[in-house]
Amino acid sequence: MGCYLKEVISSGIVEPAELVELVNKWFRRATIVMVSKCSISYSGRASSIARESTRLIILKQDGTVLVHESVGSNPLNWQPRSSIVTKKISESEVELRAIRVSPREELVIRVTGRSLVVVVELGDEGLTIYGKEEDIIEELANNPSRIISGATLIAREVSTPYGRVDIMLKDPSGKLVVVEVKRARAEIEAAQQLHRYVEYYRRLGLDVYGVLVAPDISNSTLKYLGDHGLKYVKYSPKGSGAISLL
Amino acid sequence: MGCYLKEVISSGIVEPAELVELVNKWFRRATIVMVSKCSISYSGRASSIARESTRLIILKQDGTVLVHESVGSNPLNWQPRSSIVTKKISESEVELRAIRVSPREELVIRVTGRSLVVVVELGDEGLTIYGKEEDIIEELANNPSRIISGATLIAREVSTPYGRVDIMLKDPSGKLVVVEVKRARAEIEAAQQLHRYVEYYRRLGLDVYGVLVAPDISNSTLKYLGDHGLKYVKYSPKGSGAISLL
DNA sequence: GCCTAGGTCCCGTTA
DNA sequence: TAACGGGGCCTAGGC
Repeated sequence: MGCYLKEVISSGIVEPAELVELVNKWFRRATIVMVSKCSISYSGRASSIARESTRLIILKQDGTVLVHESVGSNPLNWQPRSSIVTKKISESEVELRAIRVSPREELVIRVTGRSLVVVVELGDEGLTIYGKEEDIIEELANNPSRIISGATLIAREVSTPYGRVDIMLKDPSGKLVVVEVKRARAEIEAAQQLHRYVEYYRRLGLDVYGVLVAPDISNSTLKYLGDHGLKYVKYSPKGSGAISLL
Repeated sequence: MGCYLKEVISSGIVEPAELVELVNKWFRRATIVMVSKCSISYSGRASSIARESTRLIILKQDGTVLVHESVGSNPLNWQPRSSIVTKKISESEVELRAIRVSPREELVIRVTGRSLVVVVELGDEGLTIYGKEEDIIEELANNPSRIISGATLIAREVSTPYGRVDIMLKDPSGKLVVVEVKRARAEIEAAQQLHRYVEYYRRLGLDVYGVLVAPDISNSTLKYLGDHGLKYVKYSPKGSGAISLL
């Protein structure tokens, strides 16, 4: 058969002994994708047990472990970049143990019977993404008048003990303005974030006010702003970064 | 070879035409796992482009689409459940287009050349998890004195326009107490959450105070509580739900 | 290490 | 549907 793919190092259905061999040989050197019947225990920030079932297990080159079922975006269990130990328990059972040091967490996957194992060299290209909050802040920092007519930029990304202020402006009257920017509809949390920055500067004795900038806002958030003397400015980012799909 | 696995419906390296056939036949009926050279465009809440590279693509039964590279817990691109997948094929290229209706988002995966495709019936067992915030609220609701000596439970999960209060108590003097519970170290957001519930009830004319319950707290959060007349009660959940791993 | 914010967060729940 | 809280959230960045 001419049917090969150069990135696929190995692929097939294997017995437990060979699974251990493959994992020992390729873990952290390539991505290992397995379909196995397994039961799972996790113990750490929380703890969980999953009964025996057929699952998709992914061991990535950076030590990431993902266990997926047939539904859901999120894995059933996982371990971020961490180390893994394999142990063959018996003729028909293999234990994969992934340990995270801090916080201390253990994920134990007990594989029974045969597994379909694919060892493959995946890429690590990453992607170019547009439309992040950062992009909007960039636009606004270059055009402070979009927020307040005649305002000038004082600073960006200003640290306070309670978090980082997105943009700091001076309005035409010389008053300081704390600006919090959201890329999507602003909800209550954004208003409180802004509120606590404004409060912080007022306690320092500065005469400041706060503006929340977002393309949209929830009703209760708008009310919250009003109740606390904060302002809302509607702003939808220019489509500069938009990508059209063929 | 006696090497089979009954959950694996199909497995092998296929040309573009057969890839389309397999997706047509099995999408939403089984989980389709592919290793393919592909380029990707995404457009929706944000937008992104990924250059051609070898990636792991998962099409789940519920319509979830995941694209993984060799590193990271999170997928490079994805589409949540109930997305619709359409295919288009040319000489040597297959286009998989996953569409989410609301918000409108499109993920376009252009596969070139051969793919390793595994079609498999994965489980949907889910798991039993312990140590969620809910468990701690349960404990505390049954023992309000753990929070305030002599207090009695008034209600749980009380809705306000600004979110849901975890626990409402009455202290021995008859005063209402708003309680916010965290399963892990409390950070600034938790304090503000509590603050806005307390504020809401005060504006209604009620005489209430607020208590944040958590196993630990950050310094600035503790300061925030003090500055706003809120209290902190340290509480580590009993290990009732703990699971010991063999 | 602590701590905060951002995310195409996802996901469940309730009004 | 909108809107909010929870999550083993993950990840990046500042200190």
